Formats: sequence, C-alpha cells, structure tokens
Amino acid sequence: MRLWGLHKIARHHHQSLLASLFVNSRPQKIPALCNFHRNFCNVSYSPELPYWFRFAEGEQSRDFDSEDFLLPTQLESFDVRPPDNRRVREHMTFVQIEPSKFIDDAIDQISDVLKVRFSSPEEVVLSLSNYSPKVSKYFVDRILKRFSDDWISALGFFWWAGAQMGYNHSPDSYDMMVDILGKSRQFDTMWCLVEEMNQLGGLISLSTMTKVIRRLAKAARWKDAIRAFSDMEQFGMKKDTVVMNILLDSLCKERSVMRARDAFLDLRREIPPNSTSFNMLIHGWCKARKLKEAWQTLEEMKEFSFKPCVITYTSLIEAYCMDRDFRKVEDVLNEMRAQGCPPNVITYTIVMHSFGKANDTRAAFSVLEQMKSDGCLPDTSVYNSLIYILARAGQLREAFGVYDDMNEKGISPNVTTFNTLIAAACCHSQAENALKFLVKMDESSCTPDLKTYSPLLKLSCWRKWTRVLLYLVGHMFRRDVGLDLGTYTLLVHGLCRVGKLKLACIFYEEMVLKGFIPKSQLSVMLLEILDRKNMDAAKSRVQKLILKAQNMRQQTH
DNA sequence: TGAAGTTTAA
Repeated sequence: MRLWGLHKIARHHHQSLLASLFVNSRPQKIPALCNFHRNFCNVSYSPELPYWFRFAEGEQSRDFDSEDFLLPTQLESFDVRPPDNRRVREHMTFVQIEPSKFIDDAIDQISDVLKVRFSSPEEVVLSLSNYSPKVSKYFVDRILKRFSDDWISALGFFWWAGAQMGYNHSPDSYDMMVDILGKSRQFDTMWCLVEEMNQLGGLISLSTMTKVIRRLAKAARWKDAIRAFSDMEQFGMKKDTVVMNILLDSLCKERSVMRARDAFLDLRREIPPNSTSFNMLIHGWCKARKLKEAWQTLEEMKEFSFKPCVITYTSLIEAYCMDRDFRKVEDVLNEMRAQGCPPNVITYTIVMHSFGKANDTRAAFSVLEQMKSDGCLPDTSVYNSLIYILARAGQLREAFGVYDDMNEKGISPNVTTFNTLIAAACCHSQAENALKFLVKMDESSCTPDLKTYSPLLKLSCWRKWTRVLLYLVGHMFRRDVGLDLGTYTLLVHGLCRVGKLKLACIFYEEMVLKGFIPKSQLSVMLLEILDRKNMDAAKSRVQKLILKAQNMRQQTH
C-alpha cells in the first residue's frame, strides 16, 4: 500500500490556479483529471463567479481517491500567489512570471526542506547547508511566519540564515523568533536567544520583553512572567509604568486578575501607577465578571486622583452587556453623561452589538440612531457589527447592502468585515456569495486569517466539495495561514461524517505530526469508523499516531 | 492582538 501523501511530485507542470490542486495526480492514470484540465481551460469566465467554484460545483457528487492527493502544505509547487490574483483571474490559465517570483520560489524551495520533521534545529542547519539563496529580511520573516508553529524548523532556519555572508538578523526578526519559541513553550531556548540578543547589544527592546512576558503569562507561568519583569534591568531596560502595565495587562488577559492585582499591590510602591494601570485592572475584573471588584477598583482609582474615563465606563458597560443587564447599562450610560464623560463610538458599538446578539434588532438600531444623534461617526467596526446583526436576523441582502454602503461612504472594510460577510453567507448556505467575498478580499489589501476560512471549510465538508476544500487549504498555505487544532478537528470530523475517510486520515496525520494533540473524542470517532469500514491499515496507522500524541501530551505536562 | 468594540458555539 502506498503511504499517504508521500508521492514525489513534479515541479511546475501546471501553472493554473486550480490545476495546482492536482499537481500530484498523474493525468495519464486518472482520466477524470485529464478531463478536468481540458475542461478547465475551456470554462468560460464569468466575473461574478469564481470560475474554479463553478467547476467544483459540477463535480460535487463524484468521489475521488484521496490517496492521489497531497496536502497542499506538502506540495512543492502550489501556484496561488497572494498579491497577484487579478492577473491570474484575467488570464485564467497562466500566472505571469514576476520578478518577485524568484524570491517566492526561493522561499518555496527552503520551505520544502523545512517541511521534513527534524528532531533538532542543528539537523535543520545541516540540511540547509547546500542552499545559498540571497537572504533578506523579507525572506526571513516570510519563512518565520510560515513556520511559526514549528519551532525546530524555524529556529534551525533562523540560525542558518544568521550565518549567511553579509546578512544580520534585524531586531524584528529576533523578536519574531522569541515569540515563536514562547508560543511553543520552549522557554529555556527562548531565554538563550534573549541572552544572545543581550550580548550582541541593543537588540532587546520593549517589544521583546512584551513578547516574553505575554508568552509566559499565556503558559500560566505567572511567577516567571513577574520575574521576567523584575529582571529587566539586567538587560539594561528601565522598569517603568509602561512595562508594569504590560505585565498587568498580560496577567489580566490570561484570566488571572487576582495575580495582576497582587502584582499591582506589590509594585505600586516602587513604580507609580497611572490611569491606564487602573483601567487595565478594571477591565480584567469586568472580563472575569467580578463587577463588585471592578467598582471597588474604580473607587481606588479616584483615591489616587485619577478620573474614570470613557474606557473605564465602557469596560463596565461591556460587563453588563455580557450579562444582558440592559437596565444597568442604561444606568452607567447616564452616570457617564452626568460625569461629563459621554459615551463614544466604541461604547455604542458594544451596546448595539449585544442588543443584536440578544435578537433585539430594533433596540440595536435605536442605539445606532442615538449614536448618530450624539455626533459619533460610525466607523468600520460599527458597520461590521451591523452586518453581523442583520445577517443574524436573517436579512442577508441588507447585510450585503451595508458592505456596499461602506464602499460608497469611503469607510474601508477590514479583515473582520470580510470574515463576517463570509461567515454570514456560509451560515445561509450561500457558498457562491461567500466565495465572491473571498475573491474581493484578495483584491483588497486585507489578508485573510483562520476565521476567514473556517466557515468555508465547514461548508465544503458538508457539501462534500472536496476540491473546493483542498483549494481552500492551498489558498491558506500560500498566505501563510496555518491550520490550528480547531480547524484540523473540524476537517477530520467533517470529512468523517461525509465518508471521506482517507482524506480525514491525511489531515489527522498532519495534525499529529505538527504537534497538535487531538481530543480523544476525535480519535475514538475516527478509529470506530475505520473499524466499521474494515480499513485495517489505516486503523493501525491512526493507532500509532494516537500513541505519538499521548507521548507528546506527557512531555508537555 | 494587547487600554475599551466588530468574526465563533449545538
């Protein structure tokens, strides 16, 4: 039996967008794919509809052998280049060669090397020793971003690149590397790198320490986070209010207001707090739904002779909104006005949005009116919220209309705008519209993220549009959007449900190899189905992966 | 990501 996803593939034989999905399949072996290629070139281009989608739609009922596919993350060449889609769509069949293509090719070449699972960064350096592309900051940052959840490859590459003639890492790239190590909880290695930055001199900045502190707090290493702050002076940095606030904020955001408060009580004797310090704490209490403590902190704030501001009150309002306590919301709004501190766009957005969430569309709109009559100019977030509220109320057409409105009024959409639109369309099974927005997004300056794709992926699973699904995964890879645990889970689960077991296994395998630990429910489900279908080879392979995942779990705890 | 808001939950 052939191993999943391990076929060698030829480089560059197809230049077309969709054809890249099939790079791995050998046309002479699979007639359907030959037809595909021929059909593809003759498909008439309709500007409204992504052409690849039309094709995929016609194919929805046909199954194919997923053994003939590689995950796009394993493909050598996958021609969906981010900034250049307009030209691709005009010409449809061929991507023109750009000067930047050479850099992109070099990036791909190095990526191919890095995709192998190495057991140490040293091994990575060794494997890269035969390569000598021209290294630049752009180059390094692209690779680091792409491998941001694979610290071994990232670090090995980082060392290798730093050793190239005529190239020195920028402080920025160092910070990225520090962040990657922190994200994968390689704290010893992270500290070594920070030490190196210190020795080289002048590389450690506030942003470095911010990353260190936030990552430690996120990993529940609160004491270490506080220690990192206390030891900052040995890196030649001042412990001032700004940094203390970063510490407080990190602790608050990681669901540990109590610790933030303790640290605050401890530190405020040596470092004078400012109103930001108090606002952060109040926000922390609000997020933890400890309204009493929030109000207490507000009193303390006054004792320190800081006046509560819009931000202070807005945090409290948000907390009451989460409780759907709209009477209290009104009280705080009135208090704000009485204090000469009127609500702003953000305050109103929060209130409007939570009325929308509570399915009270009318109330939401009356907040919008109030906001306008108070002279607040609606911004992108307000429009985004409106789109969400309308879509939630089933008024999809109106929601899409808001998008047109924005463009007319010169308010630029952002990632969230597109994500909301795409999610709304998917939610109402309007795949075509969802994909249209994805294309529009490519034309705009917004870079998609995971949230852009997850509703689309979910829908493609549902509809059994395997090709669309694979296309999307390739699209993600090209834009350096990595799959996370949730997305892998969604894919494996969805694919199992519609009976695409081999493909589900491929994703499952990649998930484990990337170091994600699947929830046991997922593994059990996959095994059960494989068992029922008598897919013994697949089953034993999955069992091995489960063992591997269990070992990983033990290592991290 | 990071002083407050907009995307995601049966």
